Amino acid sequence: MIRFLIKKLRALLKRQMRDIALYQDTHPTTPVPTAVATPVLTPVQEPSEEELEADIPSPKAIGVDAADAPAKEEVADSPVSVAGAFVPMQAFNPNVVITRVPPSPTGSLHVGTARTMLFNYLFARQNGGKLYLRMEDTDKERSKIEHEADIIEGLQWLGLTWDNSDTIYRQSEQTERYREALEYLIATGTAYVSKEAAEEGKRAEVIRFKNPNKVVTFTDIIRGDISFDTTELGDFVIAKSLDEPLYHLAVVVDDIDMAITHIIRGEDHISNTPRQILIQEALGAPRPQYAHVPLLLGEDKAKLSKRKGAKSIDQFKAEGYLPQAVLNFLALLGWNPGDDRELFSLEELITAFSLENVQKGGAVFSETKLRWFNHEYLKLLTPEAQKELLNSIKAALEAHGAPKALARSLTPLVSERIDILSDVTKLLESGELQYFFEAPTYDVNGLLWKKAESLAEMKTHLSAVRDMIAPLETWTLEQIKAVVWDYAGEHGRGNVLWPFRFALSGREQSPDPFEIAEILGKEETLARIDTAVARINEHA
RNA sequence: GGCCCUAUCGUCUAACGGCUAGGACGCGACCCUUUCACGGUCGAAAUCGGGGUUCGAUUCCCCGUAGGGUCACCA
Repeated sequence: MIRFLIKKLRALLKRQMRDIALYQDTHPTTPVPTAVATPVLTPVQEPSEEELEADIPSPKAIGVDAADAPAKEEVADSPVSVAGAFVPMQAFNPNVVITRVPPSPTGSLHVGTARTMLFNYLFARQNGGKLYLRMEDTDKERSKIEHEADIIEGLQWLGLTWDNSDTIYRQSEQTERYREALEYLIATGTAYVSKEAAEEGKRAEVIRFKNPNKVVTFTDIIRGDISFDTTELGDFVIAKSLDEPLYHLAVVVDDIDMAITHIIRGEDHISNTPRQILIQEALGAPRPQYAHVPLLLGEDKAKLSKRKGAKSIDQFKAEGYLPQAVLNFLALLGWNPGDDRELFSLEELITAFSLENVQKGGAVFSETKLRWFNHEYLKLLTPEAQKELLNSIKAALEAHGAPKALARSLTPLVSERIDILSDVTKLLESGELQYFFEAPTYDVNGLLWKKAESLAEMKTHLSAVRDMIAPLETWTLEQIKAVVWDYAGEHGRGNVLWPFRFALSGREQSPDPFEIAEILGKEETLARIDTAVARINEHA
């Protein structure tokens, strides 16, 4: 019993500690936010006055010439102590959160990249830090300048911002820096030029990293400690030549130069991490904190890829999804607020987000749920946005061949039946609304089907309805309803309204007859009733 | 195959050793209604298996199993 109580108490205490941690985590003013968030990591020392006041160079400064790099004395506090050290362009400060997102411009913005960007964005904003974007275009074959524009456009559409947006940071423009790093590594004996056996498509001479063959353990904020024996990596290639760096080298140098404190990226990079840590250590750089977020999966539960039909952000945009919906959906894929809320604005996400609540396992990307989010956000549209949406629907209707007046009156009806804008086209192409465009051909078996006791009875009601609505001068839904309603009540609404609706649409399912009649106009409505009556006569 | 990561309804997820395992999407039924759509109510639906630890495991540990990632002179 006593033991039980002690356990209970301990649990309570743990919970309190956690709440404190959570509180601090969500309050940017906390002096050491990240250290609190991840107590497992090496504790961060109290920042010195200088560190706190340290002038963080503007993002623009990152790309400046090596010649402008701060003199060695200026970074005396840096862990780099070796003579002739590799000096970072921007001093590392563990107390100022800096994250980054490095897309490679080999295609338009992938949903996975978008979500990684979102997590980085949320984390940086929440901690009052910075987020840098950089184009990883060291692969000259596959990188295309137009893809850069696509990616940037996609991010802007989502409403995500970054802190070095005045210029595009490209790895292809940092060759000087990579060369310096390579020269440093070679000079310190941690890399060497390797003569290779001549092989097709391969260089005879490459630069390899001298693997110290040790076990690398790093702490992942989401997963805890992860260890790798790097021996199996061998002396891996880090550059084709001094001026042709490869991914791992470039990433590490950039992360050092940008003074990145938190690397938040996809789980598929876990196995790249030890390699990068090795290079980092060889360059005498401090280790940033890592957080590997779960992958976005396709229906087959494998990594989402373009090859398997994964859509890019611009496709979702083209289909008429709202950016808020996409953002909200992406945020909840692999993260949860800890309670039952589901609808979040970007602002709300910034306060609610925490890496501790990020899931470990991959998440299947379900467009069905995305549609639901869009449906919800359609309801939350501001009056102006609502108007804009209706205009888009109208335009889509006109594009499908609807005359202006029809498009106008059909718009509200359509707006109630769609989750995304492109559903308008789908709806039209399905033929479901075809009776608005041309008179229906009646299937008399369909006429017999259902409520009406007999064709004769249907004919009677149709004629009666016709007589009631024919004299109408103002042709509105309300007016039509007003004159027919009592009669319908007397004879059974279904008995009257169903034939009425069928006469207008020729379909078993459609909006109610008043709505259709109003849109069709008086003349067409009467004509269709007449046709329907004639068809019944033929069959009598 | 080696190494690494992961495992709760079909899907996204809650649970921090203790309520009948909660919510959302989707699905079904019912209500609203002349049918459809909208809206509302209700319902079916899950702890991968086996061992431990414990008074008590979804939760902690081990072993299986399954899924995924990664093993380039791509990023």
